[in-house]
Amino acid sequence: MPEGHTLHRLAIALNEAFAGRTITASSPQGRFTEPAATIDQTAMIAASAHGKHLFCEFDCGHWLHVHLGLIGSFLLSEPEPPRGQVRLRLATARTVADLRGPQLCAIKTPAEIDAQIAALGPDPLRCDADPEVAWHRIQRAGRPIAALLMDQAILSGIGNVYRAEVLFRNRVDPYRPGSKLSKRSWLGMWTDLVGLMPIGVRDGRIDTVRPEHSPEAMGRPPRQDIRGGEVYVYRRAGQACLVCGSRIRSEVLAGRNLFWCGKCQRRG
DNA sequence: CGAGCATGGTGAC
DNA sequence: TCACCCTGCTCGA
Repeated sequence: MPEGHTLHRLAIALNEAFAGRTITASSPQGRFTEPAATIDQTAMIAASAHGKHLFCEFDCGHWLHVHLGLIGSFLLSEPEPPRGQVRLRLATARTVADLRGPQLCAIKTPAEIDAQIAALGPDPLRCDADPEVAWHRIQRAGRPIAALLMDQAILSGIGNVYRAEVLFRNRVDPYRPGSKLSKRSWLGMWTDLVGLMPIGVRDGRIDTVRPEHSPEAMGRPPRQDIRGGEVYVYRRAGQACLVCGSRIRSEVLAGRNLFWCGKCQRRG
């Protein structure tokens, strides 16, 4: 679930439910009793996201820092008894937010939050993001662009789905070294992410297929799986490329399964 | 029902 | 580069 769009969407939901309100914080499962006690019965000022990191500022001067990792979730619902392993619960009389399986859940100082943000590359979902900062580092890197896109210190919020899809949509060869990537290709991918990721925030899923390749236009059945969006290459190894018909390829790159079309993606 | 895998990241070699 | 953490799903017996 969690690439950058998930965290930005979550920040919006947490603000709607809790910003300006005094919340009850608890750790039903017990793992985060101390962080919960620190913010219990204080007002949440605001939640925000930077890349895949979520930050919640509380009136007591403390910040809650959450990273969902691969399998974490932070789900809002109407009040109900906690089910399963709820590591942290934020609650008002109207709403509860249950955190499960996070990679990180900790109380931080403002200085620590600043340091975390400073360690992250520009986030295409933030209006203050500067693609030149990422370009400077990409140019000097010998690693493949598909590895650099996943490096949160170079740009933040991109995960394995957006990586594969933005490379495909811009016809970029995933193995092109950063130092040999054209600035035109980089700016094309950045601009594309700036357009695509807000759609992910809005819809809560990653859709990247252009109208001319949509199921309706191609005479394919639309995807039934609600969790996944319509994509060109992600997890489509062995299937036909929606554009040229050749077999989608798959290899592990930077520790994750990369999916791409060897015929469509030749740009540098 | 168990194994394997997943939109992520860390820490040990 | 690998083991590992954490949860929930799918797939094959």
